[in-house]
Amino acid sequence: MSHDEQKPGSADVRRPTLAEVAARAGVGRGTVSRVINGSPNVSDHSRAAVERAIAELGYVPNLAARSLVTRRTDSVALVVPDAETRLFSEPYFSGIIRSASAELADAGMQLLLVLVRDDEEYTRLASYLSARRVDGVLMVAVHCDDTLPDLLDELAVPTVLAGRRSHRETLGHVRADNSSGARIAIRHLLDRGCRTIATITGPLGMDVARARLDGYCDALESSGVAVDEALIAQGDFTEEGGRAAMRELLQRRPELDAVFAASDVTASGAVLELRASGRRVPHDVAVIGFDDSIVARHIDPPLTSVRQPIEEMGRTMASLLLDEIAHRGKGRREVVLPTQLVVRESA
Amino acid sequence: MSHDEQKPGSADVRRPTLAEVAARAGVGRGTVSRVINGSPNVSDHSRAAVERAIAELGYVPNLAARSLVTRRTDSVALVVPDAETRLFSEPYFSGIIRSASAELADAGMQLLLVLVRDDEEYTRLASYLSARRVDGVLMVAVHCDDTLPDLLDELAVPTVLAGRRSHRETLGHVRADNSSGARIAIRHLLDRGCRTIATITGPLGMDVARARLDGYCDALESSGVAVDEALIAQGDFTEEGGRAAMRELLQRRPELDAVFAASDVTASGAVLELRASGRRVPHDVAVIGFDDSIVARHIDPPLTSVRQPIEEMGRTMASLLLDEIAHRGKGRREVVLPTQLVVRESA
DNA sequence: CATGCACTTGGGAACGATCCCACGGATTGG
DNA sequence: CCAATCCGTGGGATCGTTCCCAAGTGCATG
Repeated sequence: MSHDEQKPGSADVRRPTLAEVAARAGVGRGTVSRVINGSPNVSDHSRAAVERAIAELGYVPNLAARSLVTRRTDSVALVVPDAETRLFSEPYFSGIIRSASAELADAGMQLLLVLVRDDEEYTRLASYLSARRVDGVLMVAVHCDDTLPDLLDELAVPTVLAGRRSHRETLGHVRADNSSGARIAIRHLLDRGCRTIATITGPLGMDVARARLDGYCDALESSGVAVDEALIAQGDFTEEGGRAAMRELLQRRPELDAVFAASDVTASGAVLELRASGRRVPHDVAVIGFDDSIVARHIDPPLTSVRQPIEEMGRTMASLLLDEIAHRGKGRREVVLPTQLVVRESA
Repeated sequence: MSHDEQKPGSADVRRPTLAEVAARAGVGRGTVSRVINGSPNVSDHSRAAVERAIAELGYVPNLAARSLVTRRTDSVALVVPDAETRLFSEPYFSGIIRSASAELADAGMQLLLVLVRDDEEYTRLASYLSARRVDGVLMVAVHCDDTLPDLLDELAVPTVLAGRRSHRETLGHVRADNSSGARIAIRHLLDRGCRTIATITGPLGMDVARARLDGYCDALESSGVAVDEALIAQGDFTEEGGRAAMRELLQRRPELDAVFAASDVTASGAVLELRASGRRVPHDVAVIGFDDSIVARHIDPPLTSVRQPIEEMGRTMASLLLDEIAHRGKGRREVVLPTQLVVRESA
């Protein structure tokens, strides 16, 4: 930009440097550095002097200088495809952010939020991350055909995903036990006496959708109920998709008495369609959603839904990542966390 | 931490430096730097050579080194009180993040997400920000008694708020025209023939709540309707608060035929209470909310609500901040953006 | 009493950019 | 034709840390 005129107006308080702290404390720079970084090899006397000097001067280390020599940045990126910002509207996302952020803050790390809009930006991001501007990466809403994770893997950038791209995921990740959640939901419906249970899936290219469908099939089979293809319709996690799928199901099997939707939004579409067809929920048809999202509590009737332990997922993601950063290659695990049925009025 | 054992496992690809680019291009370091920073004083020949070298080596500047000498960080913090993460669940927040993030990314800035949990962390944040680790700060959900903005002001850290703390806000900020939004809502109700219009406010310590109440009063008065104190109940932006306020209003003025709530969540509480009292919405009582939040679309009946131009607010916040960073003290403006009524079934 | 070891300590040498000064060559004007 | 100006250029100094080596100190040991 321009190269003058930033003098007026700005107070421009120069921050004290480590050398100034050293001078004030009457020790060398090395000693101050050791105190700051918690090295044990400092005499109590020196340490006290340094700590006093730091307090008096209000010294705060310059991260850029530190980063330059340590080659660490003490920051991690949270990468979110912008297309998925509907996620923002979900407790899912805010929960992950909150808990991951807390965990990272406790470790003295900062969180860089990166929204990726299009492919061009994707390229920019890739070069950005490959330049090691962050110590690690958290990714949410990864698609199965997403190549960034593999790129990060090649570049040996510690990475943890929320959810996996497929059942052959190679990267560290944390996910909820989706199939078990679906099983619980179906079993709940069976216990209530439902016998013709349909399901509206998510896009089957996504692992979550697939896993929830698997759970649905499992639960039915292990209860001796044959899986009927006609009771399975594919949705896309949207409300409109839910309505369309529900319409189709009602055409194929008008006698169905329960629907398990792979997401709450889908379920809310299904409820609308059921009502439009003159059916009452849950009296005629019981409905269960997934995610325990904000709409679950607000639609009529309040939706029974499968909840993921979101806070724990965020925390776990952060701590897996910190682990991976601290001991490269040693960690890289997958963690599966249990789900839970939240019973409300729709089933 | 430990000082050995990071050799095995990590590929540790060393990134090329500016000096290497210079060597390869057969020019001096200064020239490379000039090319990267877009200085006009470079011959076409040199520029081409440098650009080729950069491409061949895959050079990406080291931010820490740059930051060390320029004293810029090219990053801004988005500060969010953790208590307000309910905000996350709102299009409001995700919209602000999206648009601000896009605007910042275009300017080559990165976005640091900072969730502030408690006072202890608040202190940490203050010293953090005072150490100039970011070039500027965006704040959402500032409370009227929030002291961080003043601190930032003192430290001469460029700051832009979403919404103001009071009508005497000294810092740069962007806000929706809340009172005008309320006026539009009330006028809509009057046009529909409503005559006894109640309102459920937010906490009147907050400027948004106050402004929306002002708009309510204005609109009535300018239509020749006297403002009746008994038709005003204070809520707290929660659903439960909305229910309680509605209960009170029904007791005081059972004949009311419309309610303007200062938030959609409040409105949804009001709707529940109205229904519990045997009234139908909108037939017996019309309801209008504020924010056009996600619940507005999902409650029954879908809620007429006042929408803020969220994307534009985020963009504007970012560009105000960039302005302020570029020319300290020159900018610091307030921008008020228009609101709009989204008519659905509740009114 | 000399030697060895453990523990502290100070300060030089990076890290990788930008800034800025000084220099050479081309252009212009008197 | 010389001086003044302008433009493009190279590279030294600098930013504020950490790393690491050498040196000093104190204590136990042979």
